[in-house]
Amino acid sequence: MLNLDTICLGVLYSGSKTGYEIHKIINNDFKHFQTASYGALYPALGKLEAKALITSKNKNVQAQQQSLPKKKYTITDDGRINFQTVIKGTKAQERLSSDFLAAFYFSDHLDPEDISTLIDQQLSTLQGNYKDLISVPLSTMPDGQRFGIRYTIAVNRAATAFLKGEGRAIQTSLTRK
Amino acid sequence: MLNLDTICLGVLYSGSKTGYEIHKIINNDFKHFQTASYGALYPALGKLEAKALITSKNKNVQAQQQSLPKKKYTITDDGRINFQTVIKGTKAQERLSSDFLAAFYFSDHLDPEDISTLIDQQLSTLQGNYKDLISVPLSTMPDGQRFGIRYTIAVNRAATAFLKGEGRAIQTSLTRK
DNA sequence: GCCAGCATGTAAAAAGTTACATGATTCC
DNA sequence: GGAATCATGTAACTTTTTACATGCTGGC
Repeated sequence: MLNLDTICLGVLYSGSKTGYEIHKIINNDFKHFQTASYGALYPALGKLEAKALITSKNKNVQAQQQSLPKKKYTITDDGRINFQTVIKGTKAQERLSSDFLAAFYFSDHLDPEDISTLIDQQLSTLQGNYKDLISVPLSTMPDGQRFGIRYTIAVNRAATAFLKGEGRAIQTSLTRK
Repeated sequence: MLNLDTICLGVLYSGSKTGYEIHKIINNDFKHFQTASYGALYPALGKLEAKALITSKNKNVQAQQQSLPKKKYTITDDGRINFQTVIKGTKAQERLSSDFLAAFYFSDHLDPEDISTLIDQQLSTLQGNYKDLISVPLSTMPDGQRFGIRYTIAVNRAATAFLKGEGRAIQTSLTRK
């Protein structure tokens, strides 16, 4: 997997940001394939700064010293080079990371009602994701980002369609037993 | 995420197995949504045994003492209860864990040829996965497992179709620039 | 006799989560 | 003045990967 360091470099590529802003971007815009907690983010930013791939500027070094500085992080030329190199070396991999599939795999050890619940939950999860995805303002974003959203929508639709057909059929056959 | 402990319990639910066999099952049958290294697996089994959710029996306590025992792990009644409880409490979640989407998200900072490579790679990854999926002997497996495979195939097909259409279109528009 | 596959494990390091701890700013 | 949001960070813990280390067994 593309690690958090590289994700941060990618986010900073288009302009300087605070850690808080980076966190927001990852957990909103990227939530369909990636999230990050502060406990992972700040150490990652620290590491990147130590490697001089980013620099930080304290935004308020005014008279009064505050306990915590408000830093704005900026990608360096080395950081841009590193990002390019890592992306070029990244294999396009993908996996459905799915509790639903895992649980369903063991469905022959589960009660029919649990299986039915699982399918209902998954459908509602997919529908929730779908709502998120279609509410994104596609027209105002770069091509790559728009493409990613539409790709994810296509996958979501296929999963939903399959579940509505086959999943419902399984539920029906279970309740008949 | 459903953790490795629970996956192990699920695998052992249908019969006793060695760590090696569990590893093989996870990394072959489950590879579309889960993998596990030995370095994660054996400690997990040790933990489960300490909690008495599984027991182990040394298969060769013959005369000669070997450096490493060959253990067969068996799920206990407590283990079955624990498995049921955890599954019932599991939310059906799912996410596309994707280096492809991550890299593509930053495509406005990449060279056209890199983007093109990314799409080609992703298509070949999807096609590789597809081959794996259709080579599974569907007719001999439990309903739940067959359902999971077909669900994954449906998603894979949608992704491939989208990429073949939209992805190719992007490649063409890039090379025209 | 050798090689592929069976078999088990540990150690170091990486990566991340959760919970905690603190304080500033902005808008109502 | 209070609430929401902005903002940064640490500490303990959990999980996992990678690399190492060892040895048996069955088939050719």
